[in-house]
Amino acid sequence: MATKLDKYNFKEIESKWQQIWDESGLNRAADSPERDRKFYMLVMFAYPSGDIHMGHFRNYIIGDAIARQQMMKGVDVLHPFGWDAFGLPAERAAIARGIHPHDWTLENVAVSRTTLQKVGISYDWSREVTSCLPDYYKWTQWIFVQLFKNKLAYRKRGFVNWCPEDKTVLANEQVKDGKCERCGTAVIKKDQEQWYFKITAYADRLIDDLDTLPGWPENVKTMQREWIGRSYGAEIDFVIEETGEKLPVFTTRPDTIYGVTFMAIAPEAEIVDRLNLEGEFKEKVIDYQRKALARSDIERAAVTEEKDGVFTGKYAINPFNGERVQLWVADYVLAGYGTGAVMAVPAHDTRDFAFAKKYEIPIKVVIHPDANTTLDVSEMDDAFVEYGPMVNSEHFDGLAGKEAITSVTEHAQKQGIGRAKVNYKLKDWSVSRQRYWGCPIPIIHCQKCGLVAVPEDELPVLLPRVKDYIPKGRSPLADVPDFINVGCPECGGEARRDPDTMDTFVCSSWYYLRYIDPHNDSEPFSKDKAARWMPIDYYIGGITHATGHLIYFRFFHKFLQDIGWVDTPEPATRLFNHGMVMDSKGEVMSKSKGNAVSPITLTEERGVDVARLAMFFTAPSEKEVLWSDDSVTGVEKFAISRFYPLIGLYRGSNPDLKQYFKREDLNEYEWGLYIKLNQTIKKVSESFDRLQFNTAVAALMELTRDFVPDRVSNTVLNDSVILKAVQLAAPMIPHMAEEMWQQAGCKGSVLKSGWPGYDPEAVTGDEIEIAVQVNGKLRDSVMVAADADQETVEKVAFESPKVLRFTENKEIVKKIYVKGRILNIVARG
RNA sequence: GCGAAAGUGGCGGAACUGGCAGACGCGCUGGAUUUAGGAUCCAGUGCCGCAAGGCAUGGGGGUUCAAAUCCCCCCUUUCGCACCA
Repeated sequence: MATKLDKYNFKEIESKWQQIWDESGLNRAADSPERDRKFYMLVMFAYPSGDIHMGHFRNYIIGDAIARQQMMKGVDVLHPFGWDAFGLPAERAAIARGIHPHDWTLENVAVSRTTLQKVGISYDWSREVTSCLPDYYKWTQWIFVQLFKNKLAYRKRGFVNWCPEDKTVLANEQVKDGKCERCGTAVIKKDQEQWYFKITAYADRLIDDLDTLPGWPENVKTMQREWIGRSYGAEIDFVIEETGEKLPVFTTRPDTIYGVTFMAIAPEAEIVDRLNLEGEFKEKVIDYQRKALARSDIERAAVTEEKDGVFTGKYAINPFNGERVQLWVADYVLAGYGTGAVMAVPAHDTRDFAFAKKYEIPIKVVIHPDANTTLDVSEMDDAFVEYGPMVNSEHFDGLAGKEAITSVTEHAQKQGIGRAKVNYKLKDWSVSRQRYWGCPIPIIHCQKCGLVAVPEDELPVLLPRVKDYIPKGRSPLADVPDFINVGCPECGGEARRDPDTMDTFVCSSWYYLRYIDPHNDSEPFSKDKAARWMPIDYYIGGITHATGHLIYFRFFHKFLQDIGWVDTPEPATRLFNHGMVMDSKGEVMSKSKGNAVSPITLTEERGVDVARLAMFFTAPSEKEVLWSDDSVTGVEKFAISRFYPLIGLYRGSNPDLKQYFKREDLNEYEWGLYIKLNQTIKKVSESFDRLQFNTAVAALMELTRDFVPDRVSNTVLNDSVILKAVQLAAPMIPHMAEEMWQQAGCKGSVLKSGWPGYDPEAVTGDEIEIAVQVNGKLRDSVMVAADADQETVEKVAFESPKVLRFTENKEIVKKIYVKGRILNIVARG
């Protein structure tokens, strides 16, 4: 019963199916799935900006296609969505428009949600999570308290990254090239007391467990390893000559200890204040410190040959040989790494070499390239930084490389003047923000009791609605007496709430667990449900989060594992970074550039499924897309004029889709078509596995092209081809597929109809084409039976005149046959 | 500077694990249809060549019967880290 075909009315069809899905609860995830029959598909938490752009659209439809295919495979799918709703953008937009951040954010959430619903992504909206609402941030605060109780949230005074424009502290991960990641303003150093999370306590596990994540892209793992930056070495205790204070330094090259000719200390290092500096030296050092602090990070980070510093007039003693070395303050030494001081070995470190040359500090060679080559200081124009045998190093002479390092370190340990030490570039995560629009820190400062966590049964600490939320450089909440003044939970005395709010990366570090149990009001989530749904099977988002969010959320997960809330060491087994969407000239799309193509406009003009198909087809998911209208032309034609009309050719046989055909039941064309169908199923399935939807679309185009119903007399075959094609396309173009499925009279949703398997007996034809090469060059191709052996293939090949032309009068040296593919004849003479 | 990834027609891109390079689509050319344009359909389309054939996967070398794919050197692009002692 071929349906009479109207023009494909996408508007009607899309809203019809979206409504049906909504009513039937198609996308609603099971509460407690079986652990081996579940699939947790997650896209990264989204900031509710009100309009979604092409990049989001691409991200979400990739996740959607995966989720829907899994649903077709019959597993329980969790595919949630939510809003990373606290943070600076809302606050700035609100200030600019004079709307309260709370109202502005919730309006945007509503608009964004409606938009996403219109593009038909299969989110389970009953699990929607919004991080700025108390029922969510109550548990963000709860986690803060757990970290605090476990001594992993602590306060520390020190120099922090400060953005003068946003008037707040930034985490290391939010500083790019010395500038604020958000507004581009040069970041300065500010001395402040702050909350930190002790992520460094997890540094080893965060590095080592990367090896347990084969499903993560190598580049992300590399970036994380480098960001954490573990290096092995030794800490050696130098001694300040005058005060006798120990000055430990970290070095990865203890084998150069006898080559130390000076020490350099970072200008910010505390120890500078305890050196008892005098007279002219004191003035110069203070002046230098002031200058160094005033310099922006960009200037200081610039790697120049010009190292500068000032001599303190003081000396330190090398504990290995008792030598007295000059103590300098120099800003090439980083305060935040190691102990903020370095032992300088000019002969064997490029930076120390440049510094020593400039200030005419002695250079002492203690490593030779090898036993037969010696270094002459007067002829060196750069440091020798490789490993080699130690010289001028007393009883260590002759030792080299690893052995030398171990031996020096062990000696230091025995003498009590040093120890083996591991250092990390990773610093503790600074989480206090002096802004209004964020999750309040659930801590009370009491004069008597110190820092006291807000009791768990009093959470959440509600963010008060205030009129004045404009940042002034200190937290706006500090000026809200009703909020700030509170009784101490321990002694009942007068106390003050912490006025800061949390970095939004805290909110986004655990949201994936809330999705599992979003309405739980007695716990952050149910352990049992988490055990069933975790880990995330596929996590999709931009590469930009490689060293930020993706480290933070691994850290949180490991912490939650340690306190018994989850039972997997890692939150996500498979990570995928989709490519960016650019305009046709390769420039990033943005509103300010005016080159942004809105996915909304596109879907309104051409339909959601056509827009999706165009995005899938134009490039594989990991590559960037240069978007142009031409991307739509071909697929639109295919979808509307080729694929959808297939349903008009359906003959109503209601075939059993699990049934395979036999050779003898089909005519020659039909058997060929059947093979094509099975090849397509195989190809599309493989394309999905690799997230190469472009080739999946191509395969469907080929099948459609090769399908000539006039030549098909077997009605069941005809109908099977159509229905299976609909199934294969369904994850990519769900509305159209549902409509076709229904028009064919099939019961239920195509998205629950099963994912087609291919008939292994029918992926290769009876006859196959074998390429024939002579000396590696293609000369002809011949048709042989699919099961032909080498002898047969050779026989046929040597009948080809095209082949004979190149083999005649020549000696056949060798024949290589690759089954089913190629025959290469090696001829000589 | 260091590290990683990638370079294939006019364009987006195919090519499993070393086995017919250019699937699929855009664009272009010719034809049909149309008052014209658009749309649609058919054919062609890597380069050179009338053909036979030759040459082609950033460039150069190598391994192999066979290389886009593996190895070495160089170039370019993108991304990440940029004084981490």
